[in-house]
Amino acid sequence: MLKYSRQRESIKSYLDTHRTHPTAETVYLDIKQEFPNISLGTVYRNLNLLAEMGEILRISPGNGPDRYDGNAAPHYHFICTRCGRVLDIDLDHQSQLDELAGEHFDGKIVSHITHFFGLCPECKLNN
Amino acid sequence: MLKYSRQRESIKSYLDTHRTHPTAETVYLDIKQEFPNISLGTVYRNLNLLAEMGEILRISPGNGPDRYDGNAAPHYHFICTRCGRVLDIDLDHQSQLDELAGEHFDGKIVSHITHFFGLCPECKLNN
DNA sequence: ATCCGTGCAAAGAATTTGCATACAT
DNA sequence: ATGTATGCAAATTCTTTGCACGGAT
Repeated sequence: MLKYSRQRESIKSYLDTHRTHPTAETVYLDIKQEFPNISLGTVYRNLNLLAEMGEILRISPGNGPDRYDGNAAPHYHFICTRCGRVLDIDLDHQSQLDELAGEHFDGKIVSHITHFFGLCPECKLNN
Repeated sequence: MLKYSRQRESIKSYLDTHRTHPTAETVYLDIKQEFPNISLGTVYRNLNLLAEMGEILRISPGNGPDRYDGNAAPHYHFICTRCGRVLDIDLDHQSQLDELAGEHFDGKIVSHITHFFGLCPECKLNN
């Protein structure tokens, strides 16, 4: 049975109010203000728990540490190839892609993720 | 200047003939038959080189080690959530998604990747 | 002759885990 | 009281890197 913990609560609430797609390390350092004794292991354990429960999203940028997103609804992300920033993309989730992909595929397709790459607004300016 | 190396040649040719999206470790172990002294570091170095040159693709499944693909043309992959297998998806690259994603985005979108998830044909049967 | 690539081993980055204790039920 | 969650540190996994030597140009 899953028991309540203030740490997990705080991590969830941190992700709900910070839509910066932080790393576990960032969550850890920021939450440390409130829980000076919290450990990085606890942060990882709870991020994993929350992701498994479907309450948050894990984003693997393919480079560097994973990012976490308090918005668990399927949506797309942009990853800046210059600064690494992760941003939400305002584009409807293309669920029809799952059917399209399944047309010539013998397995069962359940979902997909899409990462867009390029320059974030800031890096585009300072180019 | 880039110099020829038998090791790099062998790695490239391995990926061209094995469309299994192997990990660096798998490439290493298999190529060891031909080059008993090759080191894992050399395999990583050359995989990175080839990927930077655009001759191969690196696939980050988001779980476990990266996979490599001798087919460098943009295409989509399926990742089995049960066995981890990585398979090609027979679906045209949806380059229009880059424009769609860019419509409400102030940065510059250059490319995207999409990973499909679900059960591979084999795992679907042994379910 | 020059200098890039290799093998080896050690280092590094990110994440997980074992264990004793603290806390929620 | 029972058992899950935590903090801490060590361990694990994957990848990169420094260095001396070998090989390509």
